[in-house]
Amino acid sequence: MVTRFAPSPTGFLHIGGARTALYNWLFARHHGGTFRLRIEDTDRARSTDAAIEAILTGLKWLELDWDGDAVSQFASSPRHREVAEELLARGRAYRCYASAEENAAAREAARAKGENFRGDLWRDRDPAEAPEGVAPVIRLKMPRDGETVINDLVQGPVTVQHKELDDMILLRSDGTPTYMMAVVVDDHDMGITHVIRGDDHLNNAFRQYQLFKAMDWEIPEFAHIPLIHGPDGKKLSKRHGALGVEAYEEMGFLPEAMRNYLLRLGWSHGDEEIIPTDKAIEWFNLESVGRGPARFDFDKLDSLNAHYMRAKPANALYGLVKGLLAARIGRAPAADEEARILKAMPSLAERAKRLPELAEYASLFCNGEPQKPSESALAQLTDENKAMLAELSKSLKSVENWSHDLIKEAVSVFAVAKELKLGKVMQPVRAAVTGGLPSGDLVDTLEILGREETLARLERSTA
RNA sequence: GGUCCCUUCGUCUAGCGGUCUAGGACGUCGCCCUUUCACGGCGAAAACACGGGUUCGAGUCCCGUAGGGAUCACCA
Repeated sequence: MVTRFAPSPTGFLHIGGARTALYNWLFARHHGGTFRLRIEDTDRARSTDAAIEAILTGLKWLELDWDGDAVSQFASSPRHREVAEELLARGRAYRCYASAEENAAAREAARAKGENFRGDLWRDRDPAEAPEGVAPVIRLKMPRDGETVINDLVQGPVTVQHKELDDMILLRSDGTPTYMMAVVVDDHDMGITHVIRGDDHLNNAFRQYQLFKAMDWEIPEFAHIPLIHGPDGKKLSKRHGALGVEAYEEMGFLPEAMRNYLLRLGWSHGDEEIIPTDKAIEWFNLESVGRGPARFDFDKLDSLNAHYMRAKPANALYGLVKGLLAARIGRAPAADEEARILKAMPSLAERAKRLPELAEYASLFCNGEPQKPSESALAQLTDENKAMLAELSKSLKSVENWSHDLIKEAVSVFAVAKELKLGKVMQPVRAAVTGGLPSGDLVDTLEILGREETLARLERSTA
C-alpha cells in the first residue's frame, strides 16, 4: 500500500494539512506500506521555496517521516505533457481554442440555465477552424452519458452524473500541465494505492477518475476526510486555528499531543482518548473516520498537552523549556538553578499546560525571582504578615540541616508558638517565596530553593 | 444558483434495529482532599435538528424539510 501527502507550497503547513498527512502516515504505517511526500508545485507563480521549507519543517516537527525523497511535481512536467499527447492520440482529449472571454460567456450562459459549464466549446468543432496564432489548451473529453460511483473509503458510495463533469484542461496554452493532469499522472507513476485527502477534493475525484480511465490505468482507492472548522463552525481561518504547525510549536504544544489531538479530531477508537503513537498505528483505520467536519478546540488540545508533558522525564522537559527560560530571566540559568529546576520539574509539569507556562513556573527556581508577584500574593503580604514572616525567618535561619522534615518542623513549631494555624503561616510564605505561582508542595519548594535563597526572598518581600 | 457531502451533550465523539432511563473525553458547576497554586477523588447539569414513513420495535434503515459544509479557474 502506498499513500502520499501532496501539499501545494503556497503557504505554511496548516492544521488541516497536518491531519491529512497524519492520516496518510498512520494508514501506511499500519499496513506496513509506504508514505510518500509530493510537493504540488505546478503553479510556478504561487509556489515558494520558503513554503516548501515550512512544510518539511512542520512534518519533521510532527515526526511524520516520509519514505524516499520528497518529489517535486513540477519536475515531471515533461512526463505530464507526454501523457497529454497520448490522450490526444487516443482521441480522449482535444485542443480547445476558446478565448477567456468566450469561456466566460459560456459559463454565464450555463449558469443562467442552472447548469454546469462544461468547457466544451471546441469539443465537436473542426480543428481546421482553429483561429490563427492562438495557442490551444488541451481538454479531456469527458463521457456525457451515464454515471460514476466512487466507493469512498470514508464517505461511502458517492455518485455523480457524467453530464455534470466538465472537459477539464489538462495542458495550459503555454504547455504546462494543470493540477488535474499532474495528480493523476503522478499518483499513477508513484504507484499510489490510496488517495487520502481533504473533503474539498471529493468533486475532483470524479474528474480524476475519468482521466485514469482514459489512460486505462488502475484507479486508486479514495478516502476524503472532512475538513476542520473553527470553533464557530465556520471554515477555519487564521483567526481560528488555521495557523502553521510552527505556530503551535511556538505556543508550546508537544508534537505527540498534537498528533493525539489531530488523530482524535475526526477519528475514534471506542472511548479511547489518550492514544500514543504506537497504539495509533495499531488501531488506525479509515472506516472509523467521521464523516462530518469537526471543530477545532484549544481546551482539549491543552488538556492533552498537559497529559503528555507530565509523562515526559524531567531532563527532557528541561531541554524543551531551557531556551524559553533563558529568554524569560534574560540570561542562561546557572548550574545550581538548573539542578533545582530538575528536582522541581515533576510537580511543575503537573501544573502547566503548555511549555511557556512551564518555563514561567521553572523561572521561580532562579535566583532573584519572583519579579512580579501576583495580586493575590501581594494581598497576602499585609504589614501583620510581613512582621510574622520576619520572625519566621529567624526560626528558619537556625535550621541546621536544610531538609524537608526539619523545615516543616521549624514552621510547625513556629505556628504553635504563635498560636497560628499552619495555613495562616504557609499562605504568606508562599506569597513571598513564589509570588503566587504554583510550584508544588511549599516545603519541598523551600527545600529545593535552599536556605540562602529562601531567606533572601523572605527578606525582600518583608522589606 | 447547479452538483456533491454532512447533522448524537457547548466541543470531540461511542452507538453499526431491541442490552439507550444514550456511554466516554474536554469544558462548565458543586462537594471532598488540602499548607497556597495545582493535581486528584466524587457528583451534577448537558445531546439523538425537524417531519413523515418501514418495522412488533429506530439514535440506528428510507424519504422529505431545515441547517451547515465543499465545489463549480488556463489555483491546487
